[in-house]
Amino acid sequence: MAPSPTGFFHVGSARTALYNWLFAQHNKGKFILRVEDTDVERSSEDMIKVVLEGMAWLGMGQYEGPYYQSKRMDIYKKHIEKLIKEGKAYYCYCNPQDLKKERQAAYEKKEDWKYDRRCLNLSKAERAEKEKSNTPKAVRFLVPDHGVTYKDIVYGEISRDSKDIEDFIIQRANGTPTYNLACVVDDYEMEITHVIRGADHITNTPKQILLYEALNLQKPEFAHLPLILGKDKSKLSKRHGAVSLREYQEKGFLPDALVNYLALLGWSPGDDQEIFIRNGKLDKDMLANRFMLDRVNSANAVFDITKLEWMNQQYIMQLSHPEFKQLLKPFIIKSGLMTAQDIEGNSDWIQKVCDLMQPRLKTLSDIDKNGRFFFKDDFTYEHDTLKKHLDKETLHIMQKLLQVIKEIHPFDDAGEIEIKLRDYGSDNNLKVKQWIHPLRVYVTGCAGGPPLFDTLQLIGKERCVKRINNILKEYGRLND
RNA sequence: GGCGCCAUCGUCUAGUGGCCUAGGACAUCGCUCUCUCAAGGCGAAGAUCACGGGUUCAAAUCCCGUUGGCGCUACCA
Repeated sequence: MAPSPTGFFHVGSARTALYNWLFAQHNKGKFILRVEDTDVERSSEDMIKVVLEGMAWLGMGQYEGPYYQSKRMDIYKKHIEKLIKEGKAYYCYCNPQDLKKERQAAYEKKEDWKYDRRCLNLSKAERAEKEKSNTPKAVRFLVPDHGVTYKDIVYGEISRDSKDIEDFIIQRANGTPTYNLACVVDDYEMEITHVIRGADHITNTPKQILLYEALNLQKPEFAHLPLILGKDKSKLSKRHGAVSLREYQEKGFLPDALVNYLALLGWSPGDDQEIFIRNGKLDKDMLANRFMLDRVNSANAVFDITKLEWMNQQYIMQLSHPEFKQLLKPFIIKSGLMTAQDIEGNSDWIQKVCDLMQPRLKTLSDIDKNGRFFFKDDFTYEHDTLKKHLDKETLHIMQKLLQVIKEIHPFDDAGEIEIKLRDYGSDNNLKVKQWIHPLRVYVTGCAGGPPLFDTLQLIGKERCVKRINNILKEYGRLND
């Protein structure tokens, strides 16, 4: 796992971690977390913290490690020196900026460009001079001239000609090893049996295999995972919207739902099972039991937020009522619906509101959009819906209904409220839809929502009366 | 440009030579339930299996080519 220099935990990385985790569980193997922070400038404690927190949130908090590559520099150095001694790697004194220019120039002319081994072919005198002037030197791997073929668990046979691999850098001028070298050494030292990572690493793999061979180390198996794409089919990135785990957390996605969704993005069990819930929760063991690397698809997959939302709702509905309330609380507070203290003081009321809203939310943060009228008076009325219920007759009916509501006390039993209102309706030969829809709109601003009488009861008589009155006052006269 | 990988409904996928007049899920649209919404149930629509050639009695499935998409092409990982 690499710390993200952009400071967030990408859902793609999360899926890679998840597949590694599932694979380890399935095979009763060890799941090791290794932080690939060889590039000091691009790593920091904060970035690593984000990754660790993300892992914990997704329920993959138990792992061996983390091990930090930045703390294992001497190990890599040993291997690099060995390669140099054996003539399998060489010093390169070239200036990176110059090389970059050359490369760019070639690219603009639509030509292929590869490092031309000029430093390998330096004469003794030239070399001595570079050394004398203290020119910074990196170490390049001398790519042998046989090609590489390996069998990828998901992609099958992949091969690459040696002429298409340049003598890549294995140690920077500042003395730190690069990723390709460090991960090879570590995968061997840590006895990694399976390397499972994104398909964007496919072209690195032949380089690494060459390194294993040059170092005479046992190779692991490789499995590359299809990329997660945005709507426009390019690699999922920030410009597609939310890509960081934290954003999903803040939107109110449940980790279980995200894990379930991610598991299915590129993998399928082979039958029609899509939801891995047992006893109201994601059953990771069941998932892991069914998980097989060779059932991973090789085609890239578009991230579909709509399906994630559906899945999230499935998981929300499975939560026990107290659990749901507990999870929803922070979102109620964050949306300014209620303060933490108010929630404490109105525990029963909150629980009832939660019960009503639970099956109606795709994400936890939807409480603000869908349930604001329970908490606040500043909710917005659906303009077109309200307009439908402002004719003279309806206003008249509502005027009468308002009186009925005023006379209901106590106002603490939804069933009682329902009986009183229905009685009034039938006594006056009103059709149910003549008064029930307008009543809902006047009080909640919405055409749809939780059962009306429960809603009225929870909003309370005083607020119901006030809201109906406001509508009557505002529109009553205009329609006379 | 070079190299690599990929290609089944809008999206995620099942399919590994005959069970495929291609199955499921999300989304969409109906109907049903209901005070409404959500959920649920039922149903519809949606894929000439990218295209063109082979191989075979038989191809979504194997082979070749074309096209398209994506990835890599760093002293990032």
